[in-house]
Amino acid sequence: MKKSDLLKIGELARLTDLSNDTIRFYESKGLLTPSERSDAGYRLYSADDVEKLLFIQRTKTVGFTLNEISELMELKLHPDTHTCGEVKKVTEQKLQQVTAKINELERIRQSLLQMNNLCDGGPESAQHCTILQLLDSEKPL
Amino acid sequence: MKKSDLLKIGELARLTDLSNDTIRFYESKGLLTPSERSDAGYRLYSADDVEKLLFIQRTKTVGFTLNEISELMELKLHPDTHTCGEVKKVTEQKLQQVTAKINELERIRQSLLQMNNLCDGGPESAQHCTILQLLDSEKPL
DNA sequence: TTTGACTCTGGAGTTAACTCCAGGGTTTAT
DNA sequence: ATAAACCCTGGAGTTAACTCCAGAGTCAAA
Repeated sequence: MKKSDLLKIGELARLTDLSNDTIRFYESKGLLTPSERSDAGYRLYSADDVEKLLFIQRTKTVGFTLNEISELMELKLHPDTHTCGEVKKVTEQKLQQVTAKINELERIRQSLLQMNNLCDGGPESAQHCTILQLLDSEKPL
Repeated sequence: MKKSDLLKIGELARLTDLSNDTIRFYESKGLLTPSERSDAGYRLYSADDVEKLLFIQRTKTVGFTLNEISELMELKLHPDTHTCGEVKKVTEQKLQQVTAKINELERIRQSLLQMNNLCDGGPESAQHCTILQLLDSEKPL
């Protein structure tokens, strides 16, 4: 690959809408090592590196942590020594986590909705506020 | 109140299923100051203090942060100088946050579900794994 | 040639809600 | 009287994913 095809960190940052710091941070976590360095030590990123960073970004939007992304990239990097099942195991686990979190938040949402419904939120003193009373009772909802 | 009615921190901890450290941590955040100290400097908690800690616990279960709980306790402590509306504003804001978070997670869940549906997760090589392909494509879902 | 925009490294700071520790004093039970 | 179980303070460590900084080197344009 010609050097002219390689991006410096700032160019990559603009391209991906990340900060230089974030890209370096990803490197420190082992997610993306630039394939070259200039004579002065500048990081130089190839088209392949760009692809990797885009993969990281996309995988983040579906809820994976950087650690999990590492794991997935490892599978992706050596597809022949890994199975489809391994990949699916990761996404299934994440699906479970996400579902659990949604359920918890939904429970909370219901509580908050009921509180809000029971309270008119008017300008009168909070002395007899239904919400505060609920929070003071044995089971808030 | 007789001293015999007061609880030491360990007793309060057992009662509420919190750790001593957590209770002291709450104190450091201004949430719960024991109403007395023994001659030796031991924290001593009154029935009122116990109520406050229970309030904190209950309010946590409906998704409020410690900072928000501080705010609510402030309103609760001076109900005459605050309105129902102020209280409701806090819960409405939290409701919005929770709803937004649920929507985000639901979006993620749908993506994960589709990925999982498209991939059989079998024992064959990850070479052509649909999930990895999706994550590599322009819009993961 | 000098200025401005870039890059480097190493390390500290951020947020939330704890958790753990060391090195000490106190209380209680035997 | 002594050991076990308790309590105190102050401060450091944890997790995740950055963000910011200082101090120094590099590169491009006018």
